[in-house]
Amino acid sequence: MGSTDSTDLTARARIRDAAVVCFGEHGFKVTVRTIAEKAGVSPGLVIHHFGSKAGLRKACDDHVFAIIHEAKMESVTSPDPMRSFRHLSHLEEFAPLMAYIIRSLQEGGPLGLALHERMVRDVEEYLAAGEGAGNIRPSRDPRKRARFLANMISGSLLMALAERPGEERVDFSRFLQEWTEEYMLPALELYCEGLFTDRKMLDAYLMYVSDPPEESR
Amino acid sequence: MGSTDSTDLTARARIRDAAVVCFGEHGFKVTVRTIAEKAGVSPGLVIHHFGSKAGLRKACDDHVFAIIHEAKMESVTSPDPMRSFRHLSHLEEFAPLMAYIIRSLQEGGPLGLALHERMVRDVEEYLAAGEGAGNIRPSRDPRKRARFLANMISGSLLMALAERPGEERVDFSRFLQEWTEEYMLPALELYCEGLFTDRKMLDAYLMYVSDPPEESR
DNA sequence: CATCCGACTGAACGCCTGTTTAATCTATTG
DNA sequence: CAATAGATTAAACAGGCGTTCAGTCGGATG
Repeated sequence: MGSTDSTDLTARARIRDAAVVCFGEHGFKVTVRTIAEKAGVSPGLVIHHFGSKAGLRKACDDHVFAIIHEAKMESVTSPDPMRSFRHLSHLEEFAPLMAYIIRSLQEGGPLGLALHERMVRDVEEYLAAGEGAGNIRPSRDPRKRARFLANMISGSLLMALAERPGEERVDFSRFLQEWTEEYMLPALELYCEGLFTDRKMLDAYLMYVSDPPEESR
Repeated sequence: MGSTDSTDLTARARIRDAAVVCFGEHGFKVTVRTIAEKAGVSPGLVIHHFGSKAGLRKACDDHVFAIIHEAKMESVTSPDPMRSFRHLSHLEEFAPLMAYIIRSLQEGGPLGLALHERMVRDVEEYLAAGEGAGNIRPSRDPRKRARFLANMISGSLLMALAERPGEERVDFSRFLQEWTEEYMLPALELYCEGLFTDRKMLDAYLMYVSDPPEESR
Protein backbone atom coordinates (compact mmCIF):
# COMPACT_ATOMS: atom_id res chain seq x y z
CA MET A 1 0.00 0.00 0.00
CA GLY A 2 0.99 3.61 -0.42
CA SER A 3 3.13 2.73 -3.42
CA THR A 4 0.69 3.92 -6.07
CA ASP A 5 -0.45 7.52 -5.78
CA SER A 6 -1.50 7.81 -9.41
CA THR A 7 -4.23 6.64 -11.69
CA ASP A 8 -3.35 2.97 -11.97
CA LEU A 9 -5.99 2.20 -9.37
CA THR A 10 -9.69 1.86 -9.98
CA ALA A 11 -11.48 5.11 -9.26
CA ARG A 12 -13.41 3.53 -6.42
CA ALA A 13 -10.18 2.56 -4.66
CA ARG A 14 -8.68 5.97 -5.39
CA ILE A 15 -11.64 7.70 -3.77
CA ARG A 16 -11.49 5.39 -0.77
CA ASP A 17 -7.77 5.99 -0.25
CA ALA A 18 -8.18 9.74 -0.64
CA ALA A 19 -11.01 9.62 1.89
CA VAL A 20 -8.88 7.75 4.42
CA VAL A 21 -6.16 10.38 4.09
CA CYS A 22 -8.57 13.32 4.24
CA PHE A 23 -10.52 11.93 7.19
CA GLY A 24 -7.27 11.30 9.01
CA GLU A 25 -5.82 14.73 8.33
CA HIS A 26 -8.87 16.94 8.76
CA GLY A 27 -11.34 14.81 10.69
CA PHE A 28 -14.71 13.52 9.56
CA LYS A 29 -16.14 16.98 9.09
CA VAL A 30 -14.15 17.13 5.86
CA THR A 31 -16.23 17.81 2.78
CA VAL A 32 -17.20 15.28 0.14
CA ARG A 33 -16.10 17.86 -2.40
CA THR A 34 -12.64 18.04 -0.80
CA ILE A 35 -12.27 14.28 -0.93
CA ALA A 36 -13.46 14.21 -4.53
CA GLU A 37 -10.94 16.89 -5.49
CA LYS A 38 -8.13 14.98 -3.76
CA ALA A 39 -9.11 11.87 -5.71
CA GLY A 40 -9.42 13.85 -8.94
CA VAL A 41 -13.09 13.07 -9.52
CA SER A 42 -16.44 14.80 -9.22
CA PRO A 43 -18.46 14.85 -5.98
CA GLY A 44 -21.27 12.97 -7.69
CA LEU A 45 -19.04 10.01 -8.44
CA VAL A 46 -18.26 9.58 -4.77
CA ILE A 47 -21.95 9.12 -4.04
CA HIS A 48 -22.37 6.94 -7.11
CA HIS A 49 -19.81 4.46 -5.76
CA PHE A 50 -20.57 4.59 -2.05
CA GLY A 51 -24.20 5.65 -1.85
CA SER A 52 -23.59 8.34 0.73
CA LYS A 53 -20.90 9.96 2.82
CA ALA A 54 -21.72 7.51 5.61
CA GLY A 55 -21.30 4.65 3.14
CA LEU A 56 -17.91 6.01 2.15
CA ARG A 57 -16.84 6.15 5.76
CA LYS A 58 -18.09 2.61 6.34
CA ALA A 59 -15.99 1.48 3.37
CA CYS A 60 -12.96 3.27 4.86
CA ASP A 61 -13.60 1.61 8.22
CA ASP A 62 -13.75 -1.83 6.61
CA HIS A 63 -10.67 -1.16 4.50
CA VAL A 64 -8.55 0.09 7.40
CA PHE A 65 -9.74 -2.72 9.62
CA ALA A 66 -8.83 -5.28 6.97
CA ILE A 67 -5.31 -3.87 6.57
CA ILE A 68 -4.72 -3.71 10.31
CA HIS A 69 -6.10 -7.20 10.73
CA GLU A 70 -3.83 -8.49 8.03
CA ALA A 71 -0.71 -6.77 9.31
CA LYS A 72 -1.55 -7.67 12.92
CA MET A 73 -0.56 -4.99 15.34
CA GLU A 74 0.22 -7.50 18.04
CA SER A 75 3.92 -6.86 17.49
CA VAL A 76 3.42 -3.45 19.09
CA THR A 77 2.50 -5.14 22.33
CA SER A 78 5.09 -7.83 21.80
CA PRO A 79 6.86 -9.13 24.88
CA ASP A 80 10.21 -8.65 23.15
CA PRO A 81 11.21 -5.02 23.76
CA MET A 82 13.73 -4.67 20.96
CA ARG A 83 11.25 -5.94 18.43
CA SER A 84 8.74 -3.33 19.58
CA PHE A 85 11.20 -0.48 19.21
CA ARG A 86 12.32 -1.67 15.83
CA HIS A 87 8.72 -1.89 14.74
CA LEU A 88 7.90 1.57 16.02
CA SER A 89 10.70 3.11 14.03
CA HIS A 90 9.14 1.80 10.84
CA LEU A 91 5.67 2.81 11.87
CA GLU A 92 5.61 5.77 9.50
CA GLU A 93 4.28 3.56 6.76
CA PHE A 94 1.14 3.11 8.81
CA ALA A 95 0.83 6.81 9.59
CA PRO A 96 -2.23 7.54 7.41
CA LEU A 97 -3.97 4.51 8.83
CA MET A 98 -3.10 5.48 12.38
CA ALA A 99 -4.37 8.98 11.71
CA TYR A 100 -7.69 7.59 10.55
CA ILE A 101 -7.95 5.30 13.57
CA ILE A 102 -7.15 8.06 16.05
CA ARG A 103 -9.70 10.34 14.44
CA SER A 104 -12.25 7.54 14.67
CA LEU A 105 -11.41 7.07 18.32
CA GLN A 106 -11.58 10.79 18.97
CA GLU A 107 -15.12 10.81 17.67
CA GLY A 108 -16.17 7.57 19.35
CA GLY A 109 -16.55 5.87 15.97
CA PRO A 110 -17.09 2.12 15.65
CA LEU A 111 -13.69 1.35 14.11
CA GLY A 112 -11.75 3.13 16.81
CA LEU A 113 -13.76 1.46 19.53
CA ALA A 114 -13.43 -1.99 17.95
CA LEU A 115 -9.67 -1.69 17.60
CA HIS A 116 -9.38 -0.31 21.10
CA GLU A 117 -11.37 -3.23 22.49
CA ARG A 118 -9.03 -5.59 20.69
CA MET A 119 -6.11 -3.75 22.22
CA VAL A 120 -7.66 -4.17 25.67
CA ARG A 121 -7.93 -7.91 25.12
CA ASP A 122 -4.37 -8.09 23.78
CA VAL A 123 -3.02 -6.20 26.74
CA GLU A 124 -4.92 -8.46 29.13
CA GLU A 125 -3.52 -11.57 27.49
CA TYR A 126 -0.03 -10.10 27.45
CA LEU A 127 -0.23 -9.19 31.12
CA ALA A 128 -1.60 -12.61 32.09
CA ALA A 129 1.19 -14.32 30.18
CA GLY A 130 3.78 -12.03 31.74
CA GLU A 131 2.31 -12.64 35.16
CA GLY A 132 2.58 -16.37 34.60
CA ALA A 133 6.18 -15.96 33.52
CA GLY A 134 6.94 -13.82 36.54
CA ASN A 135 7.67 -10.62 34.60
CA ILE A 136 4.47 -8.79 35.53
CA ARG A 137 3.21 -8.08 39.03
CA PRO A 138 -0.20 -9.49 39.93
CA SER A 139 -3.19 -7.14 40.20
CA ARG A 140 -6.25 -7.12 42.43
CA ASP A 141 -8.35 -6.74 39.29
CA PRO A 142 -6.45 -7.82 36.15
CA ARG A 143 -9.31 -6.98 33.80
CA LYS A 144 -9.60 -3.41 35.07
CA ARG A 145 -5.84 -3.04 34.94
CA ALA A 146 -5.69 -4.15 31.32
CA ARG A 147 -8.41 -1.70 30.31
CA PHE A 148 -6.73 1.02 32.33
CA LEU A 149 -3.37 0.56 30.63
CA ALA A 150 -4.88 0.32 27.17
CA ASN A 151 -6.91 3.46 27.82
CA MET A 152 -3.72 5.23 28.88
CA ILE A 153 -2.12 4.44 25.55
CA SER A 154 -5.10 5.39 23.39
CA GLY A 155 -5.85 8.37 25.60
CA SER A 156 -2.33 9.73 25.33
CA LEU A 157 -2.65 9.56 21.55
CA LEU A 158 -5.85 11.58 21.76
CA MET A 159 -4.12 14.11 23.99
CA ALA A 160 -1.18 14.39 21.64
CA LEU A 161 -3.66 15.07 18.86
CA ALA A 162 -5.48 17.67 20.95
CA GLU A 163 -2.21 19.48 21.57
CA ARG A 164 -1.88 20.22 17.87
CA PRO A 165 -3.18 23.59 16.65
CA GLY A 166 -6.78 23.18 15.59
CA GLU A 167 -7.41 23.48 11.89
CA GLU A 168 -3.93 22.75 10.63
CA ARG A 169 -3.12 19.72 8.55
CA VAL A 170 -1.48 17.12 10.80
CA ASP A 171 1.66 15.28 9.76
CA PHE A 172 1.16 11.95 11.45
CA SER A 173 4.59 10.56 10.64
CA ARG A 174 6.22 13.22 12.74
CA PHE A 175 3.27 13.06 15.11
CA LEU A 176 3.86 9.40 16.00
CA GLN A 177 7.61 9.83 16.16
CA GLU A 178 7.34 12.68 18.63
CA TRP A 179 4.76 10.72 20.59
CA THR A 180 7.13 7.81 21.21
CA GLU A 181 10.02 10.13 22.05
CA GLU A 182 7.85 12.02 24.49
CA TYR A 183 6.25 9.11 26.31
CA MET A 184 8.58 6.15 26.14
CA LEU A 185 10.98 7.13 28.92
CA PRO A 186 8.47 8.21 31.59
CA ALA A 187 6.25 5.25 30.77
CA LEU A 188 9.05 2.74 31.23
CA GLU A 189 10.19 4.49 34.38
CA LEU A 190 6.69 4.26 35.75
CA TYR A 191 6.21 0.63 34.71
CA CYS A 192 9.56 -0.50 36.07
CA GLU A 193 10.05 1.67 39.13
CA GLY A 194 6.60 2.94 40.10
CA LEU A 195 5.93 6.49 41.22
CA PHE A 196 5.43 6.56 44.98
CA THR A 197 8.07 5.36 47.39
CA ASP A 198 5.48 3.86 49.73
CA ARG A 199 2.01 2.30 49.60
CA LYS A 200 0.24 4.96 51.69
CA MET A 201 -2.10 6.14 48.93
CA LEU A 202 -3.06 2.65 47.82
CA ASP A 203 -3.78 1.48 51.34
CA ALA A 204 -5.80 4.62 52.01
CA TYR A 205 -7.91 3.94 48.96
CA LEU A 206 -8.41 0.28 49.82
CA MET A 207 -9.62 1.32 53.25
CA TYR A 208 -11.82 3.97 51.68
CA VAL A 209 -13.66 1.61 49.32
CA SER A 210 -14.11 -1.14 51.90
CA ASP A 211 -15.44 1.33 54.48
CA PRO A 212 -16.74 4.50 52.80
CA PRO A 213 -17.26 7.45 55.17
CA GLU A 214 -20.80 8.78 55.65
CA GLU A 215 -19.88 12.32 54.74
CA SER A 216 -20.03 11.45 51.06
CA ARG A 217 -23.74 12.28 51.08
CA MET B 1 -23.94 27.97 40.87
CA GLY B 2 -26.65 25.78 39.41
CA SER B 3 -29.09 27.01 42.03
CA THR B 4 -31.07 29.28 39.73
CA ASP B 5 -32.49 27.55 36.67
CA SER B 6 -35.25 30.08 36.12
CA THR B 7 -35.64 33.59 34.85
CA ASP B 8 -34.08 35.52 37.70
CA LEU B 9 -30.88 35.83 35.67
CA THR B 10 -30.21 38.32 32.94
CA ALA B 11 -30.94 36.86 29.53
CA ARG B 12 -27.32 37.15 28.51
CA ALA B 13 -26.24 35.01 31.46
CA ARG B 14 -29.06 32.55 30.83
CA ILE B 15 -27.94 32.09 27.24
CA ARG B 16 -24.33 31.65 28.31
CA ASP B 17 -25.21 29.04 30.93
CA ALA B 18 -27.45 27.17 28.50
CA ALA B 19 -24.62 27.23 25.97
CA VAL B 20 -22.13 25.76 28.45
CA VAL B 21 -24.55 22.90 29.20
CA CYS B 22 -25.40 22.27 25.53
CA PHE B 23 -21.77 22.42 24.37
CA GLY B 24 -20.84 20.00 27.16
CA GLU B 25 -23.61 17.54 26.44
CA HIS B 26 -23.68 17.53 22.66
CA GLY B 27 -20.33 18.97 21.63
CA PHE B 28 -19.63 22.22 19.80
CA LYS B 29 -21.51 21.16 16.70
CA VAL B 30 -24.70 21.89 18.63
CA THR B 31 -27.00 24.38 16.95
CA VAL B 32 -27.46 28.01 17.93
CA ARG B 33 -31.18 27.33 17.64
CA THR B 34 -30.93 24.49 20.18
CA ILE B 35 -29.06 26.70 22.63
CA ALA B 36 -31.59 29.49 22.15
CA GLU B 37 -34.47 27.10 22.79
CA LYS B 38 -32.81 25.79 25.94
CA ALA B 39 -32.41 29.38 27.15
CA GLY B 40 -35.97 30.23 26.17
CA VAL B 41 -35.02 32.96 23.70
CA SER B 42 -34.88 33.47 19.96
CA PRO B 43 -31.79 32.57 17.91
CA GLY B 44 -31.40 36.19 16.91
CA LEU B 45 -30.97 37.29 20.50
CA VAL B 46 -28.02 34.97 20.91
CA ILE B 47 -26.23 36.75 18.07
CA HIS B 48 -27.39 40.11 19.35
CA HIS B 49 -25.62 39.52 22.67
CA PHE B 50 -22.53 37.64 21.54
CA GLY B 51 -22.01 38.75 17.95
CA SER B 52 -21.56 35.23 16.62
CA LYS B 53 -21.48 31.60 17.64
CA ALA B 54 -17.72 31.89 18.00
CA GLY B 55 -18.22 34.89 20.27
CA LEU B 56 -20.64 32.88 22.38
CA ARG B 57 -18.12 30.11 22.74
CA LYS B 58 -15.40 32.59 23.67
CA ALA B 59 -17.70 33.94 26.39
CA CYS B 60 -18.28 30.38 27.63
CA ASP B 61 -14.54 29.74 27.67
CA ASP B 62 -13.91 32.87 29.72
CA HIS B 63 -16.77 32.12 32.09
CA VAL B 64 -15.71 28.53 32.75
CA PHE B 65 -12.10 29.55 33.13
CA ALA B 66 -13.05 32.22 35.66
CA ILE B 67 -15.08 29.75 37.75
CA ILE B 68 -12.36 27.12 37.69
CA HIS B 69 -9.74 29.72 38.51
CA GLU B 70 -11.80 30.93 41.46
CA ALA B 71 -12.58 27.49 42.83
CA LYS B 72 -8.98 26.35 42.31
CA MET B 73 -8.80 22.76 41.28
CA GLU B 74 -5.51 22.21 43.05
CA SER B 75 -7.32 20.11 45.64
CA VAL B 76 -7.69 17.41 43.02
CA THR B 77 -3.94 17.01 42.94
CA SER B 78 -3.67 17.55 46.66
CA PRO B 79 -0.99 15.60 48.48
CA ASP B 80 -3.55 14.52 51.06
CA PRO B 81 -5.28 11.41 49.68
CA MET B 82 -8.38 11.51 51.83
CA ARG B 83 -9.05 15.10 50.91
CA SER B 84 -8.85 14.19 47.24
CA PHE B 85 -11.33 11.36 47.57
CA ARG B 86 -13.72 13.45 49.59
CA HIS B 87 -13.50 16.17 46.99
CA LEU B 88 -14.11 13.77 44.15
CA SER B 89 -17.31 12.50 45.73
CA HIS B 90 -18.73 16.02 45.66
CA LEU B 91 -17.46 16.68 42.17
CA GLU B 92 -20.93 16.31 40.64
CA GLU B 93 -21.57 19.98 41.17
CA PHE B 94 -18.83 20.69 38.68
CA ALA B 95 -20.11 18.14 36.19
CA PRO B 96 -21.41 20.61 33.56
CA LEU B 97 -18.17 22.53 33.74
CA MET B 98 -16.10 19.37 33.45
CA ALA B 99 -18.20 18.31 30.49
CA TYR B 100 -17.49 21.60 28.76
CA ILE B 101 -13.78 21.34 29.51
CA ILE B 102 -13.50 17.77 28.27
CA ARG B 103 -15.33 18.67 25.08
CA SER B 104 -12.95 21.58 24.60
CA LEU B 105 -10.02 19.26 25.12
CA GLN B 106 -11.43 16.68 22.73
CA GLU B 107 -11.53 19.31 20.03
CA GLY B 108 -8.17 20.86 20.86
CA GLY B 109 -9.85 24.10 21.93
CA PRO B 110 -7.95 26.88 23.71
CA LEU B 111 -9.69 26.47 27.09
CA GLY B 112 -9.01 22.76 27.30
CA LEU B 113 -5.39 23.26 26.33
CA ALA B 114 -4.88 26.10 28.79
CA LEU B 115 -6.33 24.15 31.70
CA HIS B 116 -4.36 21.09 30.71
CA GLU B 117 -1.15 23.09 30.65
CA ARG B 118 -1.93 24.35 34.11
CA MET B 119 -2.50 20.78 35.20
CA VAL B 120 0.91 19.84 33.80
CA ARG B 121 2.53 22.56 35.84
CA ASP B 122 0.59 21.59 38.97
CA VAL B 123 1.61 17.96 38.59
CA GLU B 124 5.23 18.96 38.10
CA GLU B 125 5.20 21.07 41.26
CA TYR B 126 3.43 18.34 43.18
CA LEU B 127 5.94 15.74 42.05
CA ALA B 128 8.91 17.99 42.84
CA ALA B 129 7.55 18.66 46.32
CA GLY B 130 6.87 14.95 46.86
CA GLU B 131 10.34 14.12 45.63
CA GLY B 132 11.81 16.56 48.11
CA ALA B 133 9.73 15.04 50.89
CA GLY B 134 10.83 11.56 49.87
CA ASN B 135 7.36 10.35 48.82
CA ILE B 136 8.00 10.40 45.07
CA ARG B 137 10.76 8.60 43.24
CA PRO B 138 13.14 10.75 41.20
CA SER B 139 12.93 10.76 37.41
CA ARG B 140 15.53 11.05 34.68
CA ASP B 141 13.37 13.79 33.14
CA PRO B 142 10.92 15.27 35.66
CA ARG B 143 9.34 17.65 33.16
CA LYS B 144 8.56 14.88 30.70
CA ARG B 145 7.24 12.72 33.50
CA ALA B 146 4.89 15.44 34.70
CA ARG B 147 3.51 15.99 31.22
CA PHE B 148 3.22 12.26 30.72
CA LEU B 149 1.20 11.74 33.89
CA ALA B 150 -1.04 14.72 33.22
CA ASN B 151 -1.66 13.51 29.71
CA MET B 152 -2.63 10.10 31.10
CA ILE B 153 -5.30 11.69 33.25
CA SER B 154 -6.72 13.97 30.57
CA GLY B 155 -6.35 11.27 27.95
CA SER B 156 -8.23 8.70 30.01
CA LEU B 157 -11.09 11.19 30.32
CA LEU B 158 -11.13 11.53 26.55
CA MET B 159 -11.17 7.75 26.19
CA ALA B 160 -13.99 7.38 28.67
CA LEU B 161 -15.92 9.92 26.61
CA ALA B 162 -15.15 8.08 23.39
CA GLU B 163 -16.48 4.85 24.87
CA ARG B 164 -19.94 6.39 25.18
CA PRO B 165 -22.38 5.75 22.34
CA GLY B 166 -22.04 8.55 19.82
CA GLU B 167 -25.00 10.88 19.60
CA GLU B 168 -26.56 10.22 22.97
CA ARG B 169 -26.80 12.86 25.66
CA VAL B 170 -24.01 12.29 28.18
CA ASP B 171 -24.73 12.35 31.92
CA PHE B 172 -21.44 13.68 33.24
CA SER B 173 -22.22 13.16 36.90
CA ARG B 174 -22.44 9.44 36.39
CA PHE B 175 -19.66 9.71 33.84
CA LEU B 176 -17.16 11.10 36.32
CA GLN B 177 -18.26 8.75 39.07
CA GLU B 178 -17.75 5.70 36.86
CA TRP B 179 -14.45 7.11 35.70
CA THR B 180 -13.03 7.24 39.22
CA GLU B 181 -14.38 3.79 40.08
CA GLU B 182 -12.87 2.36 36.93
CA TYR B 183 -9.41 3.90 37.12
CA MET B 184 -8.59 4.57 40.75
CA LEU B 185 -7.54 1.08 41.75
CA PRO B 186 -5.29 0.18 38.81
CA ALA B 187 -3.79 3.66 38.85
CA LEU B 188 -2.83 3.44 42.50
CA GLU B 189 -1.54 -0.09 42.01
CA LEU B 190 0.63 1.13 39.19
CA TYR B 191 1.86 4.21 41.04
CA CYS B 192 2.64 2.32 44.24
CA GLU B 193 3.82 -1.04 43.00
CA GLY B 194 4.86 -0.59 39.38
CA LEU B 195 4.04 -3.03 36.63
CA PHE B 196 7.13 -5.01 35.74
CA THR B 197 9.00 -7.10 38.27
CA ASP B 198 12.36 -6.16 36.80
CA ARG B 199 14.03 -3.30 34.92
CA LYS B 200 14.74 -5.20 31.70
CA MET B 201 12.54 -3.05 29.46
CA LEU B 202 13.77 0.24 30.86
CA ASP B 203 17.42 -0.75 30.55
CA ALA B 204 16.84 -1.99 27.02
CA TYR B 205 15.31 1.36 26.08
CA LEU B 206 18.10 3.36 27.73
CA MET B 207 20.61 1.34 25.75
CA TYR B 208 18.53 1.83 22.59
CA VAL B 209 18.39 5.64 22.82
CA SER B 210 22.05 6.03 23.75
CA ASP B 211 23.16 3.76 20.92
CA PRO B 212 20.48 3.54 18.25
CA PRO B 213 20.90 0.60 15.83
CA GLU B 214 21.54 1.38 12.15
CA GLU B 215 18.64 -0.70 10.91
CA SER B 216 16.23 2.07 11.82
CA ARG B 217 16.87 3.66 8.43
C1' DC C 1 -45.22 63.70 27.22
C1' DA C 2 -41.89 62.83 23.52
C1' DT C 3 -37.88 60.54 22.56
C1' DC C 4 -34.45 57.41 22.40
C1' DC C 5 -32.11 53.18 23.04
C1' DG C 6 -31.38 48.54 24.06
C1' DA C 7 -33.77 43.96 24.49
C1' DC C 8 -36.17 40.99 21.80
C1' DT C 9 -38.65 38.45 18.02
C1' DG C 10 -40.18 36.17 13.54
C1' DA C 11 -39.09 35.88 9.21
C1' DA C 12 -36.08 35.96 5.75
C1' DC C 13 -31.35 35.66 3.49
C1' DG C 14 -27.34 33.47 1.81
C1' DC C 15 -24.07 30.03 2.21
C1' DC C 16 -22.41 25.44 2.49
C1' DT C 17 -23.48 20.82 2.56
C1' DG C 18 -24.83 16.05 0.92
C1' DT C 19 -27.36 14.34 -2.64
C1' DT C 20 -30.03 13.89 -7.12
C1' DT C 21 -30.64 14.20 -11.92
C1' DA C 22 -30.00 14.30 -16.72
C1' DA C 23 -26.80 13.95 -20.04
C1' DT C 24 -22.31 12.34 -22.05
C1' DC C 25 -18.69 9.27 -22.65
C1' DT C 26 -16.59 4.53 -22.82
C1' DA C 27 -16.37 -0.02 -23.38
C1' DT C 28 -18.21 -4.48 -23.56
C1' DT C 29 -21.33 -7.64 -25.78
C1' DG C 30 -24.38 -10.11 -29.11
C1' DC D 1 -22.35 -2.29 -36.21
C1' DA D 2 -25.95 -1.57 -32.80
C1' DA D 3 -27.08 -1.70 -28.17
C1' DT D 4 -26.88 -1.90 -23.58
C1' DA D 5 -24.68 -1.02 -19.07
C1' DG D 6 -21.76 1.23 -16.29
C1' DA D 7 -18.48 5.27 -15.31
C1' DT D 8 -18.36 10.00 -15.02
C1' DT D 9 -19.62 14.84 -14.93
C1' DA D 10 -21.83 19.51 -14.59
C1' DA D 11 -25.55 21.44 -12.85
C1' DA D 12 -29.19 21.82 -10.03
C1' DC D 13 -31.79 20.67 -5.76
C1' DA D 14 -33.07 20.57 -0.87
C1' DG D 15 -32.13 21.07 3.80
C1' DG D 16 -29.78 23.00 7.71
C1' DC D 17 -26.99 26.30 9.30
C1' DG D 18 -25.24 30.98 11.10
C1' DT D 19 -26.57 35.33 10.51
C1' DT D 20 -29.20 39.61 9.14
C1' DC D 21 -33.07 42.64 9.09
C1' DA D 22 -37.12 45.21 9.92
C1' DG D 23 -39.97 46.00 13.33
C1' DT D 24 -42.14 45.81 18.23
C1' DC D 25 -41.95 46.41 22.97
C1' DG D 26 -40.71 48.61 27.38
C1' DG D 27 -38.42 51.34 30.31
C1' DA D 28 -35.15 55.26 31.20
C1' DT D 29 -34.23 60.11 30.19
C1' DG D 30 -34.80 65.10 29.01
